[in-house]
Amino acid sequence: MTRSLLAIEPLPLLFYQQPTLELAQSLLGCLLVHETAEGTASGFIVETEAYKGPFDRAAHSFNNRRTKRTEVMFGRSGHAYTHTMHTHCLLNVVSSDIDCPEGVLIRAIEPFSGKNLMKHRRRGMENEINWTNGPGKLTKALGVSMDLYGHDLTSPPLYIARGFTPSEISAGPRVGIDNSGEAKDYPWRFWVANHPFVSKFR
DNA sequence: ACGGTGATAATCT
DNA sequence: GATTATCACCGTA
Repeated sequence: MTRSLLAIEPLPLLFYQQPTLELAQSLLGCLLVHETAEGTASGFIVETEAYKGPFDRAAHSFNNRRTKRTEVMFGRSGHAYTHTMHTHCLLNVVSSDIDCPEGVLIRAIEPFSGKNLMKHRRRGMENEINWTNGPGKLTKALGVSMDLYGHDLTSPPLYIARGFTPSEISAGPRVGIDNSGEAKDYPWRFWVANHPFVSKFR
């Protein structure tokens, strides 16, 4: 068998135990993998957004609002926080310490393996670009849904593995939050510079 | 650029 | 039970 260069295995818990803003950048280039009965699909993370609950008006967990939905963000880092928005499901990685509700939203990935499966799940979309260049799109392409709420990302069927190292990382204001307050201007959106699969600006 | 779509859960009354 | 809030997508202009 070929050796570790091609080995795809979950990153350890240690990886998730870094400050949210750093984790958001560390996730860029990593491989997001989902194994299902239909097959395995994966893609490189190319765009993320950090959400720092207690201080971040844009976050669901702002001011430590603790509910059934945000509960998982108060737990250990490295778990999945899935959230339904209209007909779409969004995927976040829980970060920071217990009782500190912070997370990183996965906004876009570049398809890597299981492309036929993704194409099938995204049937109707001709352009490969449109399979995964948005937070609700990539979850559909990977088959991620609410039943993964609270899943431990260091183990299958959903996990994050080492990928490539981005040559350059860009940062800027986040998207889709018209909340008042200064939070909307924080440059907490990160993406791989000049990458075609990054979701569009508005 | 614009509008229709529509799932879940918190917070009223 | 009704209202409100939420980290979008997609087809049609």
